[in-house]
This record gives sequence, structure tokens and C-alpha cells, in this order.
Amino acid sequence: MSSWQSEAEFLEHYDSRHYSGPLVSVDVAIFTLHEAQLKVLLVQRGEFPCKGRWALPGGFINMGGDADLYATARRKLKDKTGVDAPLLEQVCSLGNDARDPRGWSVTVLYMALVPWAPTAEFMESVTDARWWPVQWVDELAMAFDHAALIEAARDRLKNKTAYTVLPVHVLKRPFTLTQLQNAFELLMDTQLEKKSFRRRILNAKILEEAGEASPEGGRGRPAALYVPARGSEKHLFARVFGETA
Amino acid sequence: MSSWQSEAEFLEHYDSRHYSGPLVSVDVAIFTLHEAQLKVLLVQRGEFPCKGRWALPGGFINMGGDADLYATARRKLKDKTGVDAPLLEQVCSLGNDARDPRGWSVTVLYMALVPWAPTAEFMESVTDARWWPVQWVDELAMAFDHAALIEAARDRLKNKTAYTVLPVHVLKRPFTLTQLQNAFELLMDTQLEKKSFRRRILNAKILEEAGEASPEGGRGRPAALYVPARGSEKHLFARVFGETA
DNA sequence: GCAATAGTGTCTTTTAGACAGTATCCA
DNA sequence: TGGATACTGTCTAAAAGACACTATTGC
Repeated sequence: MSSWQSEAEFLEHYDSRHYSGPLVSVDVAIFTLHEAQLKVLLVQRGEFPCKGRWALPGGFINMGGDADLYATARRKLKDKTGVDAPLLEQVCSLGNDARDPRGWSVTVLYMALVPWAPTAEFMESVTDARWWPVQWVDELAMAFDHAALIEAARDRLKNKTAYTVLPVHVLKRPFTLTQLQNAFELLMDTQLEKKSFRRRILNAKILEEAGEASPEGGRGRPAALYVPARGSEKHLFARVFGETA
Repeated sequence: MSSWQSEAEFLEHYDSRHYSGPLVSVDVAIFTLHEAQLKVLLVQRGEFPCKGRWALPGGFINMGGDADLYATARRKLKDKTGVDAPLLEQVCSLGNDARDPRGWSVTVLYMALVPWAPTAEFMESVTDARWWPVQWVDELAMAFDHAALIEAARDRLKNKTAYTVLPVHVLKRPFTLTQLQNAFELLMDTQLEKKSFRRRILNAKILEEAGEASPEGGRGRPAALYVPARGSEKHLFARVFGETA
């Protein structure tokens, strides 16, 4: 093809404007728990294409300011929730020539888990964004293939909850084991045995005691409070949970 | 920003050439088993940048011909191995402003597993590609961040082998349980108990008997032969294997 | 018979499921 | 005392680890 003698010479003559590739965006499925429901943050698009429809927070990479894909995702998360470094991880990438009317486009999908409380105040200042129960997504007019993206993130969430302690990230700390079990149940969309749950979590030594609290309704025995121990995010159970094989 | 009245009008005036995003490529880490070693397919780059260095098969999306990212990956796989539809799945995407000297670039990484035999003949016609034992990758002059990509794919391979029957994809069919166990051990880089292995695989009912064969060395008791049953790729074990917790 | 490979019996250990039981709070 | 919530005891079941054992072949 070309006949440059060195990489330096090649790069000197390389002009990235001659490259025309697909559109690239980063989208973030941000989940939280509120009012005993799993909710996802959606923004109503103010511009074409898909103006007026609901979409995941996301957009193009800022090639000047974003050091990497994770930085783009983190920026999007902070823009909409005000929250910084909770759980934020890549789910997958999706690209084809049909998902965006502007042409071949690729999105890198991230998912985030945040406790609801710290976002509440900030969210009031973000007029175009709101939390929707995930079950309602089917009913909404969704932009692009974002309904499918949410499902992909939702699946990952469900799967990972079965062998990690991912749900600690949607609770404000400290929390009780009952609250944690509720979080697990909502993320996995299934009921769990109380005894099995507590045995599993406590035996793994991934929580630290942090006092005790009176029960939510005011009535009942006070519950022990916990915070995640250092490194608990990395704990992998050898066996998945909640399968009545 | 703009003031188009309808999506059709917006699209009519949209010119994708005004968009300047990151370079996007798809790279495929293709693994096989040969001579009792896990090997990865690398090609020696003939062009700048990184001319002369070893790289994963990959390149830009053909926006005219590739329907989606998977199609691009599949094309790359077929170009280099002649093999079509074995195991091919997305691992992750990696993007930053440092991995390619041409500027901000994103790669979508796939991994593939193929039996060695069907690739052998085709590979002779592909002069710039060869199988390298994965342990040797550290010693090679690798292009871009491809050493890191290989490690990411390798990690995924190891993890998934612990709760699926992924390794069936690197064996030519039919195979014996001993061959399958060897494949598991090479992909997981650990030793497995024979009895536990056989119990796990056979109880899961994911293999079908397919006659028997005389042992490889000519000596010894003949072994039962198996092929994967339909749907076996989707089988998920509830417990990871090979952990002496 | 021996070497080599294939395959089994069986005991222990770990951890989840089931579910009834006890503990501690408020009114 | 009773209702509500938190927490435990304990039996069973499933599946992995360990490892010695038997089975079938070629020489």
C-alpha cells in the first residue's frame, strides 16, 4: 500500500480525518432501589434522532477530555446523578447498521449501581432525567435499541448477583441483613431463604459489624448493622445462589 | 442547537462525514489446542503502525458488508483460519487515547475457540499468520496493547471453563473424556480430579455417547467416545470447578 | 504376567434448601 | 401479652475432593 520507511514518517503523514468509521457512543444503565422497586435512570432526548423518546444517559466520547472508555462512562454517570465512584462496569458493546438512523453505530454499554438517597437532591436539578421502574420500560417509547441495552444490563445484574455481593452498592451504609436480602431479591427477581442467605453472607466474612439499629417500622427487634469489608466487591462465591436446582 | 421539525428532515441534512470519532476496530483472540499446549493465532503486521510486530487478527468494520460487530469478528476469523461457526463471543471493549499512535481508538475484542485440525491446511495458505503458545506471548514483540487483549481473553476463557463446557469447542469430534479433561486442564491451567471431572460431566447429561476408540498410544483400554448434546453450550453449572476452597 | 490407559466405589467436606424454633423490641 | 421483626438450630440433599480400587487392552 504505502511506502513509509519508519513509523514516525508514517504518522507524520497520517490524517485521521480520512478515516470514516462508525458512530461510537457510550451508554450507561444506572440502576437503583427505591420504594421496593428496581429503577433505571432514563433521560428524555431533546434532539433528533429519537427526539422526545426515553434513552439511557450516554453520548459521544470526548476525545480531548476522556482518558478512556471508563472515563466517558463515569462522566455520564456523574452528569446525571452527581454520584462518582460507585459500581460502574462494562457490560458489552453493540454495533450494527440499523440501531441508529444516522448509520453504522457502535455503543459501549456500562452499568452502574447507586444508592438512591445521594442522588435525590441532585436529580431535582436535572430536569430531563428520571428514575423509571424497570418493569415499566416496555411501556415507554424508548430511543434506539435502548430497551435491549437495558435488558442486557439487567441480565448481567441478575447473573452477577448470584455469585457476588453486588447488591451492597445500591444500599446506603450501614445496612441490615434484611435490607441486603431485599436488595438481592429485587436484583435477582426471586425469593431467597433467610437462613441460607445469612449463612452465606456471614460465613464469607465480607461484612463488618457497624452497630445496630431499630427496625424500620419502629416495631420489632433491632437489627445488626453492617458495612462491606475491604475487598468484598471482589469476593466470588464458588456456587450460585437462589437456584432450586 | 438545530431546529429541524421532524426526524426525516434532520436525517436529510445529517452528514456523517462531519462526525469525527475514535478509530474503531474488532480484534479476535483465536485459541486452539495443539501439541498439549494452548495456542493463540497471531499475524505479523505488514503495515504501519507497529509494522513487523505480532498482532491479533482484526481490523476495521466493513460498514458496507458487515451487518454487525459479530459479523466483522466472524469475517476476521474465517479469513485467517478458514473456519466458520465455532465458539465466537465478545469479551470486552477497550478504548483510550494511548493504545494506538494514530489517536483515540476503540477495539471490540472477541475470542474464538477452534479445533486445530480443520485449520491446519488452510493456515498453510496464510503466510503471515501462525499459532503461538500463549506462554510465549510475553517474549514476542507485540503490536499495540494486544498482549493485554490476549490476557483479557485468556482470563475470560479460564473463568468460563470453570462453570461451562466451553472446552468442547477445541476438540475435534468425537472425543474421549480423557481428552476433554486435558482440554479443561489446559484452558484452566490447573489439574483436575479424574473422578470429580467425570461425575460432573456425565451427571450433567450434556454429552452423547458415540462409540468407542482404541487409546491414543495403541496400548490400554479403549475409551468411550462422546459428542456434545444439543444445547450443551448453554449448560451452566451451579458451582465452579477446580477450586480446592 | 506387566505396562498403560479407562473407568468405579466410597468416604469426607462444603454449602444450599427447608422450616421450625428462639430472641428482642414496642404498644 | 401479642404482634412484629431479627436471628438460630438442625436436618436433608447435592455435588466436589481425595484416593484407592477394578477393568480392558497390547505386548
